[in-house]
Amino acid sequence: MTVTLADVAARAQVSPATVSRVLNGNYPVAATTRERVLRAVDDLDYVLNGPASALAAATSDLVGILVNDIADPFFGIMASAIQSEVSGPGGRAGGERLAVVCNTGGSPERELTYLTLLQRQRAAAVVLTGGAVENPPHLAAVSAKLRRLEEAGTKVVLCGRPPAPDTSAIALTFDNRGGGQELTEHLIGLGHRRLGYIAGPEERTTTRHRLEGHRAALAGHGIAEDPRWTVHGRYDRRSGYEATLELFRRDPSLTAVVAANDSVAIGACAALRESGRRIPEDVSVAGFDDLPFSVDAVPSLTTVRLPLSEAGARAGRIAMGREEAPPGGIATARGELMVRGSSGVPRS
Amino acid sequence: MTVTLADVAARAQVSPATVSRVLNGNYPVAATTRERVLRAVDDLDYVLNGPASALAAATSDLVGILVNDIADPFFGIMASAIQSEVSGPGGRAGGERLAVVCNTGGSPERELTYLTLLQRQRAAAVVLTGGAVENPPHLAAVSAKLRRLEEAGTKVVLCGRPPAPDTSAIALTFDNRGGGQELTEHLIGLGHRRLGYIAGPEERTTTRHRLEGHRAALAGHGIAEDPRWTVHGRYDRRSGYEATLELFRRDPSLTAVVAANDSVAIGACAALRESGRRIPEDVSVAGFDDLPFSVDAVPSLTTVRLPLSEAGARAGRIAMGREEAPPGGIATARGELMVRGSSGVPRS
DNA sequence: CTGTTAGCGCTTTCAG
DNA sequence: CTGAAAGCGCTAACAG
Repeated sequence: MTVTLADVAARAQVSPATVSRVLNGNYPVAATTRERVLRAVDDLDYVLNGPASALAAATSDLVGILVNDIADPFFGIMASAIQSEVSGPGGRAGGERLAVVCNTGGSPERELTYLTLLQRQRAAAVVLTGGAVENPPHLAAVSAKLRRLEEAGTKVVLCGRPPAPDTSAIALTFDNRGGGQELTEHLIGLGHRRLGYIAGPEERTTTRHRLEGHRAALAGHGIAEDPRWTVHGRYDRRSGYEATLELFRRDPSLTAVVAANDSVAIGACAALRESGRRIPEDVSVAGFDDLPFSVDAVPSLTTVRLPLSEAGARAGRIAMGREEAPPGGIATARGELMVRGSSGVPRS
Repeated sequence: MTVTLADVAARAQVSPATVSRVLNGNYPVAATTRERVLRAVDDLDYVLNGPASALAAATSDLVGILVNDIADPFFGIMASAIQSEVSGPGGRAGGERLAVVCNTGGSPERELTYLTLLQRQRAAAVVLTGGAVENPPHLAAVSAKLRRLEEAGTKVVLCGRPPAPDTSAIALTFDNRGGGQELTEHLIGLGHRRLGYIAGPEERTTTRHRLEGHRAALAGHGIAEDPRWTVHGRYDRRSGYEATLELFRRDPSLTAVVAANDSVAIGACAALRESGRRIPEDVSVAGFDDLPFSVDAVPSLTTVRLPLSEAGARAGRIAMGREEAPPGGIATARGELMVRGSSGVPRS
C-alpha cells in the first residue's frame, strides 16, 4: 500500500542500504547512484517512515518546546524564535527537524506529561521556556525527568527559566530581579512612595524574582512595605483588572501600580480608568516584558524589555548544537527599562 | 541500557504481549495481572518507546496543529483550545496524545514541509488553522498532501480555514465575509462615506473574504469605491501603522479606517493619534477578531468577535473522533459585531 | 484471559 | 563505494 524504502531500492536498482545512505546523506555514495535513487524517491512520492527510522537509529528529529501559555505572546515570541532556529535555514524537507510546541497551561502535571511524551518519542532536544513552578516535589520530579531525558541523549535547554538542579541542562535566564528593581527605582525616583504591586501566581520563579527586585528597590530607599500593597494573581489582564480594584479598595492613596507583566498592567489601566483615575497624573502604571501591544497602549506603557527573540534564537541554536553553551552552562540576559507615558511624577 | 517492554514483562512474570495490553488498555486483562504489570512499570521507571510502538501499530499518538503565526494570539487561542481537547481530560500519561503546534510563519513552503514531517511521523491527526494561501499551485500541492495524509489514516481538520478541494477534510470556517460586511455597514449606518481599508496580505483567503464583505457593504449602499482607499499589508500592528499613514497621505478626508484585524487596527490608532487625529471624533477605527487586548485599547475597539476558542475546541474533538463531523463536512461560524468606543458619527 | 510468533520499515555493522 | 543480514522495541493475529 504505502511505498517503502524497499520499493525505492527496487526501482533504483540498488539495495535498501544504499537508499538509506543517500537519504541520510551521512555516507559516501556515488553521484550517479545518488541521482538514480533521488529520482526513484520522487517518482514514487516516497516519504520516510519516521517511527521506523527513529526506532532503528534510536533518535528522532523531534524537538519539543514547552510553554506555559501558548495564547500569551510572551511565549509565542520565544517559541517562534526557537522554532525558526531549529527548523534550520529552510531547504528541503529531508534535513528538517520537527520543532513542536507543547502547551502546559502552567500545570506541573501537564509539564511532566509532555516531558514523558517527548521522552517516549526519543526527542532530539527539549526546550523549556518561562518561569518554573517552585513547589519542591514538582521541581524534583522535573529534574529527575530531565536527567532521564539527558541520559537518553536528549539535549535539554532552559529558556527564560532558572537552572534545573542536578542536571546538565543549559540555562538561558532573564534577570527578572534586576529588571524589577530598576523599574521600581524608576518610580521611586519620580517621587512615588506608596506603590501597589500585582504579582503573578505564587510558587512561580518569575513571580518571586520580580517581586524580590521590587522589594529590594523599596528597601534600598528606606520605604517600609505595607502588606496591603501586594496582591497575587495570574499573568493576564483580567487578573490585573481585579487586583487593581482590590489594591485601591485596601488603600486609595496609592500613587503607582507595578504589574507582574504587561498584560496585567493593561488590565490595571482599564480598572484605573473605569474608576476615574488618570494615568499617569493620578496613578502611574508599570509593566514587564515589553510585549508588542505595550507601546500602543494609551498612554504607552513603562516597562522592562526582555530579549525574548534573542534568547529564543540562542536557545534554539544551542539545542541544535550549532552554538556553544555559555560558560558554566548558564547565561543571564538583562532587561532594559523602557520609560514611557504611563509613569510620571505623583500628584502631591 | 534503557529498559524495554521485555524487562517489564520479565519482572512482572508475564509475556510482553500482556504488558503491551495493559499499557494500551484496549484488551481485557485480569485485574491482578494488570496491577503486577503496573507495579513493574513503576519499579523500572519504564517509558514506552514511541517510535517502536508507532511502527508496530502503524499509527502514532502525535497530533499536529499548524498555525500561521504562533506569536499572534489569534492562533494562540485556537491552538490552546485544540490542544486541550486533544490532550483529553488530563489523567495518566498512558492515554495521552502529543498535541504539538507547528509554526509555518505563513510560508507555503514551510506549511508543506510540516505536513511532510507530520506524514512521516504517521500523525494521528492534523489540524490546519487560519487563512490559506490562495496561490493555485500551492493550493493543489496542499490538497494533494492532505489527500495522502488521509490515505495513510491521518484525520485532517481545517479550523478557521476554507475547505480543501478534493479531500475529505472537515472544515470549520468563520464567516469572514459576513462579518466584514456587517462591520462596514455599522460604519455606514453611522454616516461614514469615505472609508479606508487596510487589508491583510494578498492571496490569503481571510484577506479576500473580509475585503469582499467590506465591498459588498459599500456596494449595497451605493458608495463608489475609490482605489486609493485600499492598502494591503501584513496582519500586524506595524503594518496598520504604516498603512494608515499611507491612506491619509492619499486621501486626508477619510473619516473611518477598517482594519484587517485587531492588531492592524491598533497600529492604525497609533498612527492616527500621532498625526493629531482623535478617535472617534475625527476618524473611526474598526478591527476584526476581538482579541483580548482590543477591549482595553483606548478607546476600546469596535470589532467582530470570532468564536476562536469554541471553533478550536470543536476542531479538536472532531480530530479525536469525539464529535461527529458537521453535515457536508463543513460548518461556518458567524462573527458577532462588537460596537465599542472607537467608532462614532463622522465629523461633519 | 494469556502466551507464541511474526513482522512493522529502517539503519548499521560487516563483508565484499 | 555497495550489498547482505541482523536487529531496534513493540503490536497483533492466532492459538491455546
